[in-house]
Amino acid sequence: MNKTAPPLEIAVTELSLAIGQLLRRLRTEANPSELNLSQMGTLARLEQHGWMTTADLARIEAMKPQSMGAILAGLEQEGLVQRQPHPTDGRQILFALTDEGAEARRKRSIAKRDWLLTAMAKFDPEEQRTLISAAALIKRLADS
Amino acid sequence: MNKTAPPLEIAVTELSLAIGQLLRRLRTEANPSELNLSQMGTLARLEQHGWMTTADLARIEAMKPQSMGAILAGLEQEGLVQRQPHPTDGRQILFALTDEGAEARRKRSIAKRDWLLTAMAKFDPEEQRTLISAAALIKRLADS
DNA sequence: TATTGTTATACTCTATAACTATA
DNA sequence: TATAGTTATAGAGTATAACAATA
Repeated sequence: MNKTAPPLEIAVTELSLAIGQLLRRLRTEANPSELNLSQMGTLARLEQHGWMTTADLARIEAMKPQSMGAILAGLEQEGLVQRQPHPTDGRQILFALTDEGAEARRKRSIAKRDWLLTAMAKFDPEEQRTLISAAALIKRLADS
Repeated sequence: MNKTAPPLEIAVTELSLAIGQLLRRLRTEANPSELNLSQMGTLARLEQHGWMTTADLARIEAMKPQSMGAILAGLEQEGLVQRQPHPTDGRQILFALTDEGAEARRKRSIAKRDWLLTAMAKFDPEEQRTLISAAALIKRLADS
């Protein structure tokens, strides 16, 4: 038996629980007209990559194509994304941000952003740096 | 104007999105008989604190008492928590882990834990340390 | 035959509202 | 009058299943 128990096994549970809690906080702090995290994520991907298909977006956001389809339909109805047929493959449909969509990314998640910003501002600089680094690592985790 | 734009404003959005994604991954990797994150969190609190009321659990887990009531009802039906009337206040009801509940904490979130463990094992030691520190910080964020 | 996207339906998690019992 | 918990209902977010069109 190893005397120092591997902290990773405990840490993964802690991390899961902490993430679940923070997500609930973010949801409750948001006001009703804000974009939700799935919508924000989808818009962010489109801003990074330009024109993308439903299937690609679904894969990259770790959800089913039908679910991504529903998200895109909602965003399209609000004028935040636009569609275009694929030039060579008649089955596929390409989506991209509209100007309104780019603006919405900045303006329609303010309560969530402010709450998190205020909460993080209370941390000392090193703790802030840890969280900033962790954000990138968590993204890599989700993508793996 | 400051030449180095404050990275915190961008980082909070990145953190939100990363957390949303990781949560979806954890959900899809789990098998159907596993405890969900709210159930795991509730059991973890009861293991830490011992006997607690619905209202206290709701507050500490950042959800409404009715929602926590539903979670506790489910856990009770599975024999993972037990209830007991409050000794002096007839309105309140105290909950605690059963032995089965303590066992379930360890055995009924294995797929989620293994997936995350495997994903984190691919990171280098410093990245792992960052994530472990971040877990505690994220918890503090959620509590604030 | 496999893949893209759509439509219809159902499930999970959490919230809101109305109520009862106790303080 | 305020608080703890329950019951009933509704909403958000995502999944599964069945389908049509295209490859």
